[in-house]
Amino acid sequence: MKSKPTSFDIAHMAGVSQSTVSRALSNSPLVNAETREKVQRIANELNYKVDKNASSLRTQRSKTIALLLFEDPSSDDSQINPFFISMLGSITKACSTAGYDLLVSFQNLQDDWHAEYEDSNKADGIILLGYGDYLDYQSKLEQLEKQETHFVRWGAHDPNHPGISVGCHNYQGGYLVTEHLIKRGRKRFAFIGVADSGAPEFMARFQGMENALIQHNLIDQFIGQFDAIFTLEAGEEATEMLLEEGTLPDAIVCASDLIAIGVQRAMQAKGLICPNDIAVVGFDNIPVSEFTNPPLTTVKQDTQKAGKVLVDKLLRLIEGETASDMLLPTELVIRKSS
Amino acid sequence: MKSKPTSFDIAHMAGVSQSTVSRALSNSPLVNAETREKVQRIANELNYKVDKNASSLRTQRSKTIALLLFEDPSSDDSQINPFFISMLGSITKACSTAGYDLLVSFQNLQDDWHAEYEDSNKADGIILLGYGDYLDYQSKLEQLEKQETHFVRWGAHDPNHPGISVGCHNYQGGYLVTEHLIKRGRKRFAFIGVADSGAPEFMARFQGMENALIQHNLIDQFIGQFDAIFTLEAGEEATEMLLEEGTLPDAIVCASDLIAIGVQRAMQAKGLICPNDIAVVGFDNIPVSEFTNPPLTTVKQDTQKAGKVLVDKLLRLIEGETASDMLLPTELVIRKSS
DNA sequence: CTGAAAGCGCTTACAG
DNA sequence: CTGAAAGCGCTTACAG
Repeated sequence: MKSKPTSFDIAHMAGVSQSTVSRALSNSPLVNAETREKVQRIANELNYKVDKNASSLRTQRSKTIALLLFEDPSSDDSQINPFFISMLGSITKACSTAGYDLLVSFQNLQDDWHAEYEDSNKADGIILLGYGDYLDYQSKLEQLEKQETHFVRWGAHDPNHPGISVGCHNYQGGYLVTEHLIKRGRKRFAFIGVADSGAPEFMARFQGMENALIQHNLIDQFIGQFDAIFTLEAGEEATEMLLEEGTLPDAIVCASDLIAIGVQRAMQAKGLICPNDIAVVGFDNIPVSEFTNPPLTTVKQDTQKAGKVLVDKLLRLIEGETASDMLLPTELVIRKSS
Repeated sequence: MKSKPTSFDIAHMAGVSQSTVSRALSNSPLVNAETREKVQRIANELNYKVDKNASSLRTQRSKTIALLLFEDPSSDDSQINPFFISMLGSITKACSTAGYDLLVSFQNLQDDWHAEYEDSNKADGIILLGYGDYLDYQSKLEQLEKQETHFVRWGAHDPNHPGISVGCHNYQGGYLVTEHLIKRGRKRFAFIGVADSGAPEFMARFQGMENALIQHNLIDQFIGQFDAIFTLEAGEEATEMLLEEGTLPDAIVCASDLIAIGVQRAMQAKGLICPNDIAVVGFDNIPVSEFTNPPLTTVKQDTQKAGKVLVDKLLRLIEGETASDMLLPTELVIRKSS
């Protein structure tokens, strides 16, 4: 059969009206059980599927969510941040459970992506995952809000930021991992990662560490915070600067696993042993962290839960309900680097 | 403005008919340049976007491609095979360049996914990426073909397999990496990875190795092929069996990087040094392979090109043109594990 | 170059 | 419980 059957074809074969076919296939209670079964059987035989475009046009609901992964234009296309990959997996699953399709798009920050998806009725709402400087995309988030686009984003909780955010408890994670290092006798800390309002998640991790040091009277011995964006290379460079500073730390807390791997590499190049000379800890628990040399102690973000929560919140917004920010707990993963 | 503007709203404001608005926005040559500009300006001001559902319904083209990533049900949801992640990146990019949206779905082999996307007009065609036993999904591919669904898949080239496939030259890759090891003086080879018709890609890699050994008169010293599916754990277990076999190999060729990482782990547990005791090589060049201990010599598949070719072939099929299978060349990546 | 009109395939109020 | 009819927002042949 060349052309696809329509609901009229099914109706004809079942000897009922097209309206009844539509009702039967959507399991409407308004249709006789026997009629429904007959219609469904015939639809199955013909391999009939409801036309998504017609259905969406009529109901003004696409039952589709758009996932926008945006990133610094600097980064390589094929190298998606591994942390977001895990998120992608759990978001896909959550969408499918909710009966939604998922449209995926990678965007650069320059791109004119705002709201395109919902404005054209391709999607009922948008999930934003991104890294890069928060300040660069704040204005786009504000525009989304102004256009009343339904969206949620992964990121830091801040009442001043537009939209609903879901994120992990970065402050707690920074605190936990620092406390762990202190218990193991580390005293001279350094932090690698940008810690300003352009990177609110990194900043919260930094503050968690800082507070743990204060509580344990170690803040006087704090060696310093060294800027690094989210990449391995940035971690490597920052470490080179740190190691030229004079006093060596005995623990380096990194804002992410990728940074921490860069730190380990830079140390190796200088002949420093991890953890004997310096303990190194990361954040994210990306799959690679288990295989570095030595395996990385890190803070795990629960991506399974995160994806589910993001989708749930977004669906609430789509339904016209309210939703609020959410912080997910973090979990310490202790390996040999500490 | 609460409700979205339609082409009638634009027409009203521009003082033209709705047909003219539609033409102007699709850059039809049938419209006066001045009129077109005026319409486009107004559309921009109102942030008007053509309704995707209405447009797709009318043209019977969704300008959307569905990417189905299917995998063995055994594997963990959040752990997508890293190789396919790179593919996902380049496919997304290629779709966006062609003006297509990308619908992403992860499926288990049991799922009843066949053709659902094209039958409901959600997508104009399907790209299939998968791992697991080929024989398990052959029947589904056959059904896709029977339903005249447009699809391409990543995988082994085989004239008997349904549909168009794009894959890398697995045989060549296996040959190249083996030749490299032979040049470095290795003589006693083992292969880890299933090598049967359920895993045609692995089998081609195995045959490439086998042929290199034959050509260099080393086949007599071949220790054996040990089954392992595509996971790290499988590589670990297979190595344990291999190491109990008696004669130790001095080189292990693995069917994938994940397997090779498992091999390295199992060797480490037994106190064997890589590459001094045994050289280990992988296949895929996944991002992790650079960070293993020691970094892995492997065969790179050009995922950038692969994604582009998959999308191009699929678009040809959608346009009603013909397309044929394609094998992409592989490239040796030499690191410290050999 | 422009406009009036048909129709893509549904869902759902309305009437019975 | 069922059917006839309207209409979602476009694109495009048709007529001018």
